[in-house]
Amino acid sequence: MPFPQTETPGRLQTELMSRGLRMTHQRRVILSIVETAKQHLDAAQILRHARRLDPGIDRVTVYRTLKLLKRHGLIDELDLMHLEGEKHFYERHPQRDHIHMACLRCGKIAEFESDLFDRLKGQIQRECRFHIVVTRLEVGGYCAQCRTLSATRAFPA
Amino acid sequence: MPFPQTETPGRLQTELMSRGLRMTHQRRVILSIVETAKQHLDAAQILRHARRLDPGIDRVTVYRTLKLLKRHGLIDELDLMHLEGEKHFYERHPQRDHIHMACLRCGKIAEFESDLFDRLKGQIQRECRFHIVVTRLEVGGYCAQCRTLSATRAFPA
DNA sequence: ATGATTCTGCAAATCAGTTGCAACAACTAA
DNA sequence: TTAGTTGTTGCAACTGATTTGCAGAATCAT
Repeated sequence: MPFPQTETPGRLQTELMSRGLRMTHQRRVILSIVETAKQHLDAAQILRHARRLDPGIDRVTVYRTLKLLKRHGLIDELDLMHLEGEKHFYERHPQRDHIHMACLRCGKIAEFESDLFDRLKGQIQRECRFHIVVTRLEVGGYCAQCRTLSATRAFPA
Repeated sequence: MPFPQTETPGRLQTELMSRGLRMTHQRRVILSIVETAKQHLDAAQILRHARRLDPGIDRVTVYRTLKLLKRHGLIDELDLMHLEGEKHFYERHPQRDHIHMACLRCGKIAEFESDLFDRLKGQIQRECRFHIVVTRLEVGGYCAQCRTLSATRAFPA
């Protein structure tokens, strides 16, 4: 049974298999979704997408697979400042860490890479003698558009 | 009825009152606990401490008060890398933001202030035209002690 | 193919946090 | 001081996200 998204194994799949884990049908589906996601997805969204490819997939399998991927450092878990409740979002672990900016007004999420951030991580490792495995830098505030909107609405002259 | 911890109003209490909010008995108790906490507490711990001063205080009141304080920017909510499940921890909003380092092995939380972090925030505000309200930088990894322990345990020569 | 072992789906449970609502307490103004 | 308005509390029940126990099913090495 061919699954379009799974024809090309993809990095996540390759990684998992190289670690000696069983490559099941449902894992292939979930991996392909996370791998090709255009935005940050939460568990429920991933489940919904997964069911389109395999209606039998269970919620629990999605949770277990995400936990597995996280444990192996293949995906990162984001809170996105809990803008939409307590759900978690996921993205493939990037080569270079980035910052997530969450607009408190429109909810838009932007990403930003920065040398300063890289240097900050280096400083932490050196000065605190702390070996960094994962980082999560999220900032909440107002994006460019909402800033100007808020200025006219919330702070009248 | 005198409540030792509440004799001196404390910054949080002063702040809340200056914003015209009602200073109830149970709020005073909760504020005093958050204010004088030596470590990061979660809602359940805060409730437990609060009940020692006023056994009648309800869980819900703790949650509502924390939400109120957060909304007013008086406390910060931390995830501490979800080392102990999905609970949230709280601390008084500091004058200067700091980084939280969570050891994945011993669970210890360390804090760190850094110029680079301050500069990074400045860069975000300028280059992304993003007005920062809150930041949350958490890193997970291995602290100095656990680093050496892991070296002898997990990475044998 | 076979079998040891790992995964899956189901159902039920857990855990943190929230909501509706009636009783109650703060602050205001008289 | 009292009375009243309005915000706050406690209770109970609920929600939403995630987890657990377990029997049956699928994977992979042989």
